Amino acid sequence: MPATLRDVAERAQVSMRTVSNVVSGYAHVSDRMRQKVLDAIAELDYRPNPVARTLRTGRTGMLALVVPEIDVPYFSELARDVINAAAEVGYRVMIDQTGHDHDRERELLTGADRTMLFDGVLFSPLVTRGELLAMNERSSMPLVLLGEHEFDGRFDHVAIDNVQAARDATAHLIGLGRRRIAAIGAQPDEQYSTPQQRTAGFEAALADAGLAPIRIEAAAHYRRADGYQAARALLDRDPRPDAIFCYSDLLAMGALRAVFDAGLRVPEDVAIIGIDDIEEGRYARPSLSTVSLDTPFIARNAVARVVARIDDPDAEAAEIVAPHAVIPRESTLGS
Amino acid sequence: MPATLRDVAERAQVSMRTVSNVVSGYAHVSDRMRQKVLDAIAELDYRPNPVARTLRTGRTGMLALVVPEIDVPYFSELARDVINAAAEVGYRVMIDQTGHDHDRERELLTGADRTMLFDGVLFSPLVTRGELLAMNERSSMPLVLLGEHEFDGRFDHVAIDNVQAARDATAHLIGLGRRRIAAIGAQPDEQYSTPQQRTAGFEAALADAGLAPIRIEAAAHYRRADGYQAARALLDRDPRPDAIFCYSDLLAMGALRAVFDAGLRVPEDVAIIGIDDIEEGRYARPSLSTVSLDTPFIARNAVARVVARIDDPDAEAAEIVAPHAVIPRESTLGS
DNA sequence: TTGTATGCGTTATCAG
DNA sequence: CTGATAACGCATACAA
Repeated sequence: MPATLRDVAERAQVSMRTVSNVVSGYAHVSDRMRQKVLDAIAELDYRPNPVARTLRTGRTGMLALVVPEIDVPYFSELARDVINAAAEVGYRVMIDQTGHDHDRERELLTGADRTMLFDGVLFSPLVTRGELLAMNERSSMPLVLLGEHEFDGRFDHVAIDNVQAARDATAHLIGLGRRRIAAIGAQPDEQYSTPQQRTAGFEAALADAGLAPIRIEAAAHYRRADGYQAARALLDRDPRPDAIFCYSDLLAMGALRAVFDAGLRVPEDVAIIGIDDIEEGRYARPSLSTVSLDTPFIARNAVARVVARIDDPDAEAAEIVAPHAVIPRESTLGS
Repeated sequence: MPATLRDVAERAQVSMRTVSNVVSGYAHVSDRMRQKVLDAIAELDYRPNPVARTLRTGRTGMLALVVPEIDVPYFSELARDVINAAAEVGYRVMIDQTGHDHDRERELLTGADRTMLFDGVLFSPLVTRGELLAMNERSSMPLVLLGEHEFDGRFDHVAIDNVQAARDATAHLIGLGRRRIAAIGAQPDEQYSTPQQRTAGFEAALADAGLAPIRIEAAAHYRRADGYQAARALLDRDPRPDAIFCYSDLLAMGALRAVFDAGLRVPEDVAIIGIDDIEEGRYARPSLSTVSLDTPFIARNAVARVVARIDDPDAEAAEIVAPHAVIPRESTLGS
């Protein structure tokens, strides 16, 4: 049976109030009292019960990170940074997988499940802004959006400039002399906004150069298998693309493999660029050209925003734009 | 302000007890009462406060998964399966990263930090059994070990037969006619037992064939960069190895890249096999031969064990051996 | 500076 | 089958 505040108080011959003060490091306590309490705490191996503390204060010290799939490298690398950033400001992180399930997302967001369990939520959403707005009516949980939704002033929001990132990636391909350029990653479901923004950037860059897309291939999810399949389809077309912009590095990893399985070479026959800069791409052969997002920046700022909103629920919503940079590697430059 | 049990009781004109019964689905409640309560719950959008419930019952419905690094694919793929397995039996999962920090592990295990926050812990440890024993003295938290520690009857434990897995991987290389076989993944720190077991299996397989290891290279961690570095060192040796057994797939991914950077071919010059069967290896070029661990099996059984121990703290400790299988791919067979 | 007493929202005990 | 009420362990308003 673990020791309680009351046990410590009895042992130290002081009131619970004093023990509480010592434990919280809060008010002014005389040195003599403090020492008595500290001794009693050590002797009893007392540790405050965080659940009781939460019931009293309404704070759990926990943040939720909601992502579609934790085993997608971009999300696990993000999770690592979020966990670290949160630890630095005294929060712990619970990870929720929605598994591309809109209902699960809704459930998490409306708090059907999570009332009072988290102080705030970092959310990398699949659902649209419209749906988010509707959900948010029911819940006042501090919420920061990660990813690329359009900013509408109602939500805190940290993301790269997604249109520009796609534009830069595409411009890189064009600058290399490629002219038959395709993309992979459009979502069959029109309501997702990340793919839409990337498509917009892709088309804008092409238009700047007086080109049109050869083809924009859909991808149900952003996993290797989706990239593989989409690339196969692309390579069967006539004319065959000489460059592919993938909306995620993982799609690109699948596309790389598909090009080789088709007996073609990267980048000689087909140049490939992704987006995310996952570590996997740096070791791939050829190494993957990509657009790097500053994940530690995103994590740090997202945590800072949600904490700010926890402390002041009426804080103005902020849009934070994370830096991005094209990282050319072998899959476009050759070796 | 969210509605409470008391609000519902007032609204429905019944006692809190009855409301609680309805909410918990527990005792016998008359249909008329139940309906009144249900209506009131709906009208007030009432949801039970899990923190208060926890304070009262002592159960949080949360499990902790403690891993060195969540962005290592093996762990993130395991995490995905654990989250899913836990969800099926009504538990949620919080992920803790120890970052190879022994002190952090100790802190988590002795519960310095986590008292009453989790009902149980799934732990993929770096520390030795001796240290674990010492820690466990102080805490009675239900604990299941994931990975490859020797079984000593004191802890629940689910893992593959690690010696055999290493043996099988090595035997595969030998069966292909390789004779100058090296390994990557020994830990400078002797106390880790996973590497030791893998080394034992490696050496046993070689001995069976009348061979001796060319060299067993150390790896500080099991990441791509460590594999890269170790493989570089190996390739500089004379005689150069014609096969490398890596103690993890991620090490193997680094080794693959190192071989190519040295101007050699896989598998013609050097065959490579890893262990874990991460998805990344299936898309690599060449695709990575590996030993597959049944991660869903591990996750399912680990969750089942910890739940069993939560329900009965005195349950006998169990050792569950997960299946493994050598998966030959291009990095040993060629394409 | 320290002590006393109350309540956070729930479940469980004890009556009825 | 249902109602009143006492904990769970802590933090704080209020008093001293």
